[in-house]
Parts: sequence; C-alpha cells; structure tokens
Amino acid sequence: MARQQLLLAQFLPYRLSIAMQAVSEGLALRYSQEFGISIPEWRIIATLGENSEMTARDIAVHARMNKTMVSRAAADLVRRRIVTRRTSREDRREAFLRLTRQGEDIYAAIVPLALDYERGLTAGMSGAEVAMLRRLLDQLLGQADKAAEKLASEKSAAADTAAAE
Amino acid sequence: MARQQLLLAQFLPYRLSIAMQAVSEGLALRYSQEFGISIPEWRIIATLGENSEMTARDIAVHARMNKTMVSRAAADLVRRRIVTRRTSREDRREAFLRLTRQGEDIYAAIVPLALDYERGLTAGMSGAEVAMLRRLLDQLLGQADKAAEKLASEKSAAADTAAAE
DNA sequence: GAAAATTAGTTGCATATGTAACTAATGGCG
DNA sequence: CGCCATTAGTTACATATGCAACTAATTTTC
Repeated sequence: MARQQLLLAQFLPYRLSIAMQAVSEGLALRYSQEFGISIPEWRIIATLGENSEMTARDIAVHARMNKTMVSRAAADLVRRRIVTRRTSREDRREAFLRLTRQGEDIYAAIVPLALDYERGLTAGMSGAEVAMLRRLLDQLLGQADKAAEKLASEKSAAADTAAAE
Repeated sequence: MARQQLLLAQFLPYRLSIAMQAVSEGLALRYSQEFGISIPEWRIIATLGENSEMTARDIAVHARMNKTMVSRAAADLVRRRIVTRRTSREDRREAFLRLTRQGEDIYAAIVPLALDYERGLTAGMSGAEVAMLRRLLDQLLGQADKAAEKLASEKSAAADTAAAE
C-alpha cells in the first residue's frame, strides 16, 4: 500500500490561499493609496453601494466579516464622512449605515477600477471558464462551511457527553 | 451608456477571499489544537516534508511567505524541536532547516488529515472539474502577478521621471 | 585588497485582527 | 410588572503580521 503523498504546490487550500493573496493585494493597491481605503472599508463601501442602507450586523452577514471588523471600519468611515450612521427608531441598539455623497463618489470611482482589474484577471479565460470558476469557488465555500458545521456539531456533542458524565 | 455595475457577491476577488478564508480556517482547525501548529508553521513543515533540507530563504520563495514570517515560525519550530537548524559551511549567513524525527511524525500525521480535507472540499466535483479549478486558480495567480509587475514598473518609471525633474 | 553593495536572517515598531468581555437595549416568560 | 436571556455594537486585550532597520557574512568593484 502506497503512502499518501502531499504536494503543497498542488494542494487546493494552499493554491487558493496564494491566489487570493496575490489577487487581493493587487486590487487593494489600486484603491488604497489613492482613496485611503482599506480592504474591510472597501467591503463596507461596496456593500452599501449595492444596498443603500444597512445595519452593521447585516453588513457583517452579507460581506462575511466579523462584527468587530465592521464596527471598527465603519467607525472610521463615519469619522471621515464617507458613511453616516442613523440610530433606528424602532430598536435603538441598531444603527443604519449609508454612504454620504462623498462615499457615493468614492464608490463610483472604485467600481470601474475593480471591474477593470477583474477583467485583467480573467484575461486568458473564456466566458464559460469564468462562470465555471465562480461556480467551483462557490462549491468549495459550501463544502468548507459544511465541514465546519459538522466539526462544530461533533464538538458540541462531545461536550454534552462530557457534561453528562 | 449603461453605468458599470458591481455585484460584490459575483466579484471574483471577493469570492476568492471568502472561499479561501473558509477553507483555510477549516483545515487549520483540524491540526491547530491537536498539534499546536499554526498556518505558517504548517507551511514550513509541509515544505520541509517534501524537500528534506532547505534554507529559510528557499522556503520563503517556495511557499510564498515573507522572510519575517519564515524566520519567526522557524525559530519557534526549532525551539519546540520540530525542526533543526544547521548553519551552512560555505556561507555562514544561511542555515539549513530540516524536520526532526518528531517533525516527520507530525508531518506524517497531518498529511492524511489534509488530503482527507481536500477530498471533502471537492466532494461534488468530477476529476476534470478539480483539474480545471487548479488550472484556473493558477491563471488567476499568474495574471495577478503580472498586473503587480506592471504596476511596479509604472511606479518606478514615474519615480525616475520625478527624479529627473 | 579595501570600500561599497548585496544578501540571509533577525528584530523593533506600528498596525491589523480575532476572542471575549462588556454596555445598552429589547424580547420572552413567569 | 420584573427578571432572565438575547441581541447590536464597542472595546480591551492578546496575538499576528508586515515593513523597515539592523547585524553579520559574502560578493562586487575599482
């Protein structure tokens, strides 16, 4: 029986990680200095650009950020008058965030940059390949989430067993 | 003329980032507590598992890590006797790193975990799809690197122009 | 062959990020 | 109504990470 082999260069989590890093850095370079926007800030701006008004919680769910990161990045965007915060009347714990006029301008300026960058990334691919890539990435995400849930449920089951002893 | 639109959920850099994050976290969960190994440490172990002896510099190039990260993770692995360091005779600046017996045991224990995890990730895909995913990720990386180089050369050209003024 | 430039690796420092604890507000349930 | 649990959001703290400056060794250049 042959021993299982692992080649890091072929290993999917590794390839995903290095591709992501190169892609993210490349994109961030294009807007970070010019607009003084960090990656988490860009995610918030992009999310608010699509859905005019959202709470921090909704942004966190929608953009897969943790709530600490949203809180901090949003606070800075508010300070810089790129985003406004408006406390909800119905539930005074939550606050609606919205792009200011300036925020909309920044969004409008970054969108073409981002789309252009994306086009460059997929330069050598057919439309079908790009679609396939999107689909396969989505499947990876789905399977990773599924594996995480499974692990979590095993863990809580083990904790229950321990507690019952 | 229709204004260009961006949908974050469809945007490749974003999808890549969230898929990578879920995949990396899921994998790290499987070895981090049990073996007390961080992601950078795992990269070094995996690299040394393939190439028995390497310098920190070679590991950094091979595993796309920056030299600070390699230096720090390697120092910790040496401290924990998972890796040994041997200064080169020919060039006393560099040192060869190598897995200890214990390091090899850890590598041998993690490899099946990692491969199993990878199999789970690609559970719903055909072999051709997995191969295509690898290829497309590689193309993304290549294009991102190319874009980075282009940006860097433009920048240095601009610096030269400024210096000449 | 000595000074200057380069390279391997480490470390100081500033920043980024996640977890957990916290505050403030709301909802559930007796 | 009043207590307990839950939730939105912030913050304290510990850790992670990258850049730049550094040391030590080697190579290049004149």
